[in-house]
Amino acid sequence: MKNTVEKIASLGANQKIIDLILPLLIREELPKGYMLLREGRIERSFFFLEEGVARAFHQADGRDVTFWFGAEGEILLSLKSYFSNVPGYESIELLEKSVVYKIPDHALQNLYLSDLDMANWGRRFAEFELMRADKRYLNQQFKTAAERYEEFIRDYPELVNRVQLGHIASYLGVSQVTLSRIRAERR
Amino acid sequence: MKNTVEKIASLGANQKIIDLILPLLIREELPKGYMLLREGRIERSFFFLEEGVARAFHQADGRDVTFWFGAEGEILLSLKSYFSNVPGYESIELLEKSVVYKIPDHALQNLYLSDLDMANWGRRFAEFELMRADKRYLNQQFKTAAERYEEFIRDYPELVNRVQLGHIASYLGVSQVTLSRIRAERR
DNA sequence: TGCATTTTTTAACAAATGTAAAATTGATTG
DNA sequence: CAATCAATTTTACATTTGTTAAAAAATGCA
Repeated sequence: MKNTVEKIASLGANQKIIDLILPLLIREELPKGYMLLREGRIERSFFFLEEGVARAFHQADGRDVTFWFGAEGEILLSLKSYFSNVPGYESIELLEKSVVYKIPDHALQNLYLSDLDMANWGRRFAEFELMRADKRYLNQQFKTAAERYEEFIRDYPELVNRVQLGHIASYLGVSQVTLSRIRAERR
Repeated sequence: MKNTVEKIASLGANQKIIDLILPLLIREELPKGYMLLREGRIERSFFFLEEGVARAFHQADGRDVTFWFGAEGEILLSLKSYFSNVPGYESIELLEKSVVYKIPDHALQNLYLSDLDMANWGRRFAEFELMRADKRYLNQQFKTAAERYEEFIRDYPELVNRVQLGHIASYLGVSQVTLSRIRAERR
């Protein structure tokens, strides 16, 4: 469970925190295409993606827009569900055969409310994701689709060949046709 | 300081937390156009906007894109600076004569590291902003500019007439000309 | 290996949005 | 109140991107 432990540690955890979290984890091996979380439900679980690739997406009027990718070491959850106990807006799909470590229900929440270091760990997790969400938004506003594609390749080099084009296109906010045109330009 | 206290309380604070935060606050009255935070600097202050309106924006190649608005009761800070101690990417400008309450340096951080309730308060703040950032991003991807404008009017009814059009346009991710066209359609 | 299915690319056209510049409206002040 | 400045709207045109459909390439499986 190397990736999971590294992720926990990267959010500023000491050994004590790792020892608090590890006993909560339940290992699950899941197939490609598995829907880990579904939008519209209250999803109370929290996952570490130990191996595999996942995308978070949202559906409306027939369209399906990916707005988040995670590879090994990422944390997967339904933000609104987990933070506010209301139905979430995102589904999370595993794009490869994956191994996850699950923390069921709100076991973490209980730790947050009783342990200072855990509360600060949870704070840092939310802060990091917030910076990431903000950066993604600014990219969307400032950069052309071609530039965003270049940055995607830089930020997620492993994913370019593991994820199908339509998902990357919707993540970048363009149609698949446009992304194909961008790739053609590069050659 | 009604708006500030309400904001603190809305993030799940009890009276103890309010009593911890209030003594840190320094009141400042600032003129329209004042730059509260500047991108590229390490900005270690944290503000409550008691009265007035502010926008966060980022500049690059001559363009200036607003990506956040705050009215009375909002918290203003440079995310990356505050969370990670590196130069931030956002500037915050006051769009009206404003009153803010400032917490200098990292006084809050110290509380986070020593008080469980404060750490959870900080966690909830980041979590709420994260949900908000995520929603903003999904709006950008899913809705037409006209729909985003309708939603803006619903979410920030007070701001429509207090903020100039160019800022709203850039917040919505369209040119000012396009926003003018959208407004013409509505009549 | 070869067939079927899925994914990606290309083409043609339509629609939406940006840019630049002019016209209009509104606000401020001497 | 007129004059000036700032903000918003409108116009004309160019460019980008989306949509739909077909072709090509890649993948999976019998």
